[in-house]
Amino acid sequence: MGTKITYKNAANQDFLAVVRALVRAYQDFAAYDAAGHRAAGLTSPQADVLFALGNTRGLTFREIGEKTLITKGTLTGVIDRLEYKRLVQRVPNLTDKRCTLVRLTGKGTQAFQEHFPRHIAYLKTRFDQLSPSDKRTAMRLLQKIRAVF
Amino acid sequence: MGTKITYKNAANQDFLAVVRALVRAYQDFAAYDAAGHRAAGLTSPQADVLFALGNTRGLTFREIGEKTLITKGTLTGVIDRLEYKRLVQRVPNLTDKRCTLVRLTGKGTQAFQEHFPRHIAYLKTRFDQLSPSDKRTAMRLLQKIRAVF
DNA sequence: TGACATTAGTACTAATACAAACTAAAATAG
DNA sequence: CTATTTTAGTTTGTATTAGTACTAATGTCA
Repeated sequence: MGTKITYKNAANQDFLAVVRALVRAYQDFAAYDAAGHRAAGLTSPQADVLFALGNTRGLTFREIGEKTLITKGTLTGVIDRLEYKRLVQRVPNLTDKRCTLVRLTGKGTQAFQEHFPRHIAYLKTRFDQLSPSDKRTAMRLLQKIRAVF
Repeated sequence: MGTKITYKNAANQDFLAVVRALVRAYQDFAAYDAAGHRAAGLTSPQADVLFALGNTRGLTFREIGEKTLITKGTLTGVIDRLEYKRLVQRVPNLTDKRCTLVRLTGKGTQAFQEHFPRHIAYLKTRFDQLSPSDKRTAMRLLQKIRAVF
């Protein structure tokens, strides 16, 4: 312990196993998640936005960004493409002309009502393979990991 | 239990808390990781490749892809930019002309020997805030999550 | 040996991702 | 009230990402 980290021994740090496990778990999940969305003709960020807007009367870019963790610069393009597909609509906000409200169109609402429960069920088949105890423990540890950053 | 998933109740599935915890833990880690690399003038994929090549006599694209989880199409561009920075070098492989060996240049070796241990130490300060038991448990649960995909 | 499949890397496209610069609108300090 | 700051969203530039098509080289099998 306390050995200086050099370029020759750095790879032996044991915490790197946790890093690898985190990265691989996330990537495998993300790939499975994206495949489910793609079957519905959506990218993951597009589906995230669709799901964020579902069951609301519209959200601002800032609110969507907070929910989906998409930065505002990227969000402009994602909303553009969803608008092009006529799934969402930009609505000018009269009380504060700085912000724009984004809301689902009729077609977007239908897409949400169909795809959202189907996708959740699609994810559930996998997570149900974990015991309730595993899920609780995983959540607790992931929150601990997040807390150190 | 066994209640049908609808667009109104889908968001209440308890496993979604695990999903959110996984995504946020990964994203916060990735942001911290990228900030460390950026301070060295590298992007995360570029640093991953540099670290994969360190302490080797060169690897093929396929081997780098397996280590870094970067798909071959993306890898071409990453190697292009590392080669432009004169950190790596493409070396023709005479035994099998299909594959190209990629190896660190002198400058790349120096960058690796400086940046790699520094970055590992940079990550270690955070992961050391977790107890050994937490790290073991986290790794075990992350592997379980990965196994269901 | 010759048709056929496989493998390795590149080229191309569409969509993110993120930072920085920019514009318009609103809030605030003095 | 006005100069300054802050906020919201867009634009721009560089890099990544996945997927597909493509070419060259290798392997396989009859």
